[in-house]
Amino acid sequence: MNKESAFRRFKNFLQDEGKNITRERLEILDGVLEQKGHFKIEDIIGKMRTCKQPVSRATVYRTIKTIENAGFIKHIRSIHDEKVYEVIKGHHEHMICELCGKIIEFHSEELEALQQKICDDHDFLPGSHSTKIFGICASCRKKSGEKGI
Amino acid sequence: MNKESAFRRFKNFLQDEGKNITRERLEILDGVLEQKGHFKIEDIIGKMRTCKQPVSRATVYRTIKTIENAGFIKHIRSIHDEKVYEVIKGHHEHMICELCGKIIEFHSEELEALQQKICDDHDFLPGSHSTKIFGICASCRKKSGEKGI
DNA sequence: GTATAATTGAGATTTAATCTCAATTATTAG
DNA sequence: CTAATAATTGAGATTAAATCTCAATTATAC
Repeated sequence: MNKESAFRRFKNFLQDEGKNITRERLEILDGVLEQKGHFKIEDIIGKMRTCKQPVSRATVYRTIKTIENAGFIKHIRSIHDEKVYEVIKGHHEHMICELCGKIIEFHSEELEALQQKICDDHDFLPGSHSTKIFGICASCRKKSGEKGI
Repeated sequence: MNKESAFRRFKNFLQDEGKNITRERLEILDGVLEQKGHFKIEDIIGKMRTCKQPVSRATVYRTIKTIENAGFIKHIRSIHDEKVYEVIKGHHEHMICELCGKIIEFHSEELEALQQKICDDHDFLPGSHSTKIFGICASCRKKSGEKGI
């Protein structure tokens, strides 16, 4: 999804919700869409504090929620239980290394199909889902191996 | 796992970690193991505040972490992003109803096997994992249907 | 039993997130 | 376009969850 259509979608979302289209909201969406990979709300607050036309902390908190509701971003919890956001691109799951904290993304159609089947069996209508696998990534295992642990 | 062996395991864990075996710690484990289903830390704090020999809030927080590290309990996040604990019995995943907040447990060996395979493919050594499926449960769908929504 | 080290509790502190409300800005009606 | 109306913003206060502090207490090792 390119930026242009993201903004169009966001404006429509705001109107559908009866919310005003404000410079601050667009600014924050812009800052969010620029993020590469995973980010924390403090990253956005920092960016918004230091740009030409600053936006306050309170507004960032309020708007991040709106952007999340609009479906542009979602959050997971890091190994330290902190909120970590990411822009939703394709759907994927997460592996989280318990040693280095690295978050690895993966996707499996097989997994999608199986979860759908399980939901059918439980008469549960699935919306979204998330799979988190905690463990130790390849590079941390290599490091441990070197140290003979 | 019966209570007796849980306490034995807990005492061993404490000793292995170089921690003392205290009345407060045992009291809290006891309170935790009595919980049916999902509970919040405030449930334990409340229980510990009103028992014969009260235990402080600070100690409950400290000890819940220890009990979680010992592998007796784990936490997930509710739809309101609150920490919800549960005693670990058999391993299972969660379906969470976005309307009523109900948490449904399920287990699938097929899912376990598939996740193991995916980890192998990514050279990732899995420890634990969790799958959360958000959606609408059967009874909420029925209610919505009645209202013609 | 005594010495040493760990733990506890009460309340202070921290941190993330939310709230308040006057000033500002967007939207709507004319 | 302009005025009236309603929503939003920002600064700082507030809240709530969790952690920290340190003197008093308790467990452990000897």
